[in-house]
Amino acid sequence: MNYWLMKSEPDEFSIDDLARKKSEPWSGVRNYQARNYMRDGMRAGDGIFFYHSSCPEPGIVGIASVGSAAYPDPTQFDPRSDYFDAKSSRTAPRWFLIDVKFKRKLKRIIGLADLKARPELRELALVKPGNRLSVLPVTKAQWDFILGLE
DNA sequence: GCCAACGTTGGC
DNA sequence: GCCAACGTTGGC
Repeated sequence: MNYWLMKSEPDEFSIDDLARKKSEPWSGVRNYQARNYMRDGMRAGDGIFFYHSSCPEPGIVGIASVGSAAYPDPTQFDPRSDYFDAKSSRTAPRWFLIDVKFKRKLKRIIGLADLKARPELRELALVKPGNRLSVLPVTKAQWDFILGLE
């Protein structure tokens, strides 16, 4: 079992949105490294930290899980979608996604500043300078440590 | 294949 | 709104 962190802007899609919908196809990721994590790294049942970015209180707000194996992101084929990619095709899809399944909200937000302040999380990809990936790997040790902060 | 210009992310 | 740190694009 592997662990991940996925960012979302709460104005676009928040943990409460996920709680209401139960499961959400994570469409719109258009970064190759993030795609590779979803397509090649994720397996159904993997753990996900749900992170709110670009908001007054950035931080980890909930727990989700990977609900499916990776499959082609349908929005890449839709000319009316913001995520349409003319260079992709159904026979050779470029972008993949997984379903994100709601587990629970955290009792409190574990803020970015808090995460940054912990020596145990120095290697967490999220707190490395310049990391803008929306999908990041988390080690089991980091996962367990962060859960302990709740 | 290089690299400058441009666009995006995301914290502050 | 600013700015650092990227990734992408496109001319050559």
